[in-house]
Amino acid sequence: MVTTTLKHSGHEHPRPRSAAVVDDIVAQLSDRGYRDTEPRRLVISAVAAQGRPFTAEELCAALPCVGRATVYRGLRLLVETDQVCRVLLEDRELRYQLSHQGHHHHLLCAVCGASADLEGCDVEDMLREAAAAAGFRMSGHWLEVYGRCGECADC
Amino acid sequence: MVTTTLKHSGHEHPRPRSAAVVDDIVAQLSDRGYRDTEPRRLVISAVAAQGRPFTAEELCAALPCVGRATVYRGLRLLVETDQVCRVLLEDRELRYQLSHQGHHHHLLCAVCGASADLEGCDVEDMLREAAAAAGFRMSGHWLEVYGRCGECADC
DNA sequence: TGATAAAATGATATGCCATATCATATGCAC
DNA sequence: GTGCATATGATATGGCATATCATTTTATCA
Repeated sequence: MVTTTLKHSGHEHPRPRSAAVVDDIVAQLSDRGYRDTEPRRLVISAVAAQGRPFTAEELCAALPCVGRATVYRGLRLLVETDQVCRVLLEDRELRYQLSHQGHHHHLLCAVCGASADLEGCDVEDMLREAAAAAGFRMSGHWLEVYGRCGECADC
Repeated sequence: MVTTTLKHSGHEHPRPRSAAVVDDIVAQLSDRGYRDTEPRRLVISAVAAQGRPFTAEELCAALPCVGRATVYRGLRLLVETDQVCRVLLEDRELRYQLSHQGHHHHLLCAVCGASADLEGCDVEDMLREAAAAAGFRMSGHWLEVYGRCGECADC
């Protein structure tokens, strides 16, 4: 089934019950043997509070009481456990955002920085076939789509 | 028309008449007002001599007589004039290779580093539509496909 | 051909981003 | 509570790419 639901992560009011989001992520990390620590909760909480894709540096700035190394480690841990996904801007700047589960791609607004998940677009099979035609067995891919979101269409 | 021609840039014998390739690129740069200099020719020549996607550092190592800044500037100039394109590996390492004109995507072998152009695969329209469905007007995208080439299928 | 202005070069400095180091602190199982 | 593995954080390190700027080179025009 193909859904067309929009999941903007910009232009929105603060996510409700972010404390619950934090608890949920901490619980998942705990299941994997990672400890529940104060700095780590602060990192997760700050990640959940971001309205749109953010950089590691922005997160450090938002968490002056947490060491840089801890912020970077926390971010890496969240990516490795699929809680957070990485997005690449056109200038190759690396940003992060809370993941909406499963493999997907991102639509990134070049003006306001908002992102939306690209839905109803299954490039996987197409790429796999084209790769096979060239004698390759595809194992993965990286795809980012850039443009302007509805709110930035005319600015 | 969709062509299925394969353009491997790895696993091959040295490109013939590379001097002609260099002359051609120098001529194109000249048309745009860029001067014909010795260091720049050396950079172009080294680029043309690479059998597969290479890093800027590799190019610097291959050109000990050319200053690092000049190598980086030359590379940037070639990218800006579409003579060379950039490819991104899975670990985000940036590499370069001679461009085969026009917009296209790359198939990258995770084992030997060879690349092939992805042909007969038109994701453009598909992405544009999916973006429109999310209220975005697409302006560009970044796509890299990873896998194993025929020669590395069983190693 | 020779003078001239603009462009290019290259040694080096700088800056950014991310990780490595390692002594100290903390969480958690018992 | 105790002990130990994990986590933290101040700082050092390292890679990559660009900035700086005095010097050299190119291309043009007299």
